[in-house]
Amino acid sequence: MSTLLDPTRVHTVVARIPEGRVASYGQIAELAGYPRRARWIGKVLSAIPSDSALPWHRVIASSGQITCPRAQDAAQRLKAEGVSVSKRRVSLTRYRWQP
DNA sequence: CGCTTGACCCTGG
DNA sequence: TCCAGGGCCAAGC
Repeated sequence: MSTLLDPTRVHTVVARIPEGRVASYGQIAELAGYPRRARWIGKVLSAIPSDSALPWHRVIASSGQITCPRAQDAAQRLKAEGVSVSKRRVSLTRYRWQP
């Protein structure tokens, strides 16, 4: 059986984002094979347990803004990886993941 | 089946 | 750089 939208595809792509880099929801959607499903990516990530090994904090908006509910937590984790965060914002020119 | 709700994105001013 | 408007689409009710 095959599901049209498979969350595990999203998990796989997110797991590939290197430490110290970030990717946008739209970028993840595209790489997972689901173009124009950026909003859905957010929903998928919100469903993973907080103690998951997935680097959900490396997924941000295309504007560079950290938009997840736990922005504070995400910022903390990113900083720990060497990413500079200012006003819930990350410099995409510096840290955007380029597969 | 229709309406609403989002961890979104792009364009234009 | 910031904001508004329009578009997008799965899920839930």
